[in-house]
Amino acid sequence: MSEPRWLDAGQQRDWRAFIDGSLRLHDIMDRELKAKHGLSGSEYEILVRLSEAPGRCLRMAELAEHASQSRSRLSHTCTRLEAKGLVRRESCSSDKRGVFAHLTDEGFAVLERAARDHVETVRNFFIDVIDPDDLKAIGRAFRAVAERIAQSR
Amino acid sequence: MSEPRWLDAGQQRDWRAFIDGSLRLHDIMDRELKAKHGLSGSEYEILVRLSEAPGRCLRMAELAEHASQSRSRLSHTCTRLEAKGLVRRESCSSDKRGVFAHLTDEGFAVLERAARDHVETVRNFFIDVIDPDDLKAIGRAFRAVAERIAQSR
DNA sequence: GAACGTTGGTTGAAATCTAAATTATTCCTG
DNA sequence: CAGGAATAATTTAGATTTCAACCAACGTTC
Repeated sequence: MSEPRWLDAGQQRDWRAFIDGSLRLHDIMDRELKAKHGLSGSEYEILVRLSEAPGRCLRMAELAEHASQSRSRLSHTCTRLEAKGLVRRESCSSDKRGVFAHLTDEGFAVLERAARDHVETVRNFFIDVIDPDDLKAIGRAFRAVAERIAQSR
Repeated sequence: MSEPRWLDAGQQRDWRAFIDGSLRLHDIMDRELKAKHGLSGSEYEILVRLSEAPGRCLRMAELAEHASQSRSRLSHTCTRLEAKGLVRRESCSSDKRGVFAHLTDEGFAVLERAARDHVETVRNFFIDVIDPDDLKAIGRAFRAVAERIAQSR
């Protein structure tokens, strides 16, 4: 096997900064969400996606795709969310295999409160410490990454 | 409570792109590492940090810090790595509470192989799809984020 | 309309992660 | 130097995640 194309010092440094910084950022936000609103990161993500969907309702498979979760994981998490009364599942009449996940009113209310704190944290640890042009660069970059990943399947 | 300072459309878009892209990127790399080398992301991280330490050996607490993991998690993961023969633990003679984690020769060999594939994946899904200036911006941004998080404790 | 392969979703067990309690040692202060 | 606070690491118990197996419904083909 040929010698791999190692990263140069600068690339290495920036790549590491991203890995480390994003890990810690994720970490701190999940902790905050859990402490103040009793929601895990993935639960929050699910509520957000549902809240944005028409009728606040999505098929499980679509929801899994939007929230970047495996179907299995989504099933488990939805079971929990349903137990908390934040989500309700309902089987689809046209395709009897299908299931719709609905955001309940209580779910929406919880999400609304959580989102207020969340945006504050996002600003505090991310938006406000980053140069606006650098933020745009981040957006560009990760859209490219997501696209590359999508096309790889 | 006053109205939160919501993100504007552009910030929202870029923030989302980051969250989504980085999640999927992490995901794909962990999967790759697991499939080809039987290592989880956090195991790999530990091996990397050890390999870079003088004598390929670190105190558990330092290792936890370098690898951004809780001590508890590190303990568990090290137990597993030790069972696989990739790491060896040895108690410290000067401070008997302390424990050194050593990277074994086999651990180093496994890491070497894994790193070759890993760098290829990093290029493929990250470095090569990003404009070099945007990569620098990412480095700057996440160094700032990490610093902000560090100073918040 | 029976057989086949596919899709949508759930389930259960094993692996992993988190948080709190535990153990052992060292540091500090009077 | 006794005693309490702090530190290093592990352990335990509980929650979450993953992985593979599963079931049911759909669509196609012959």
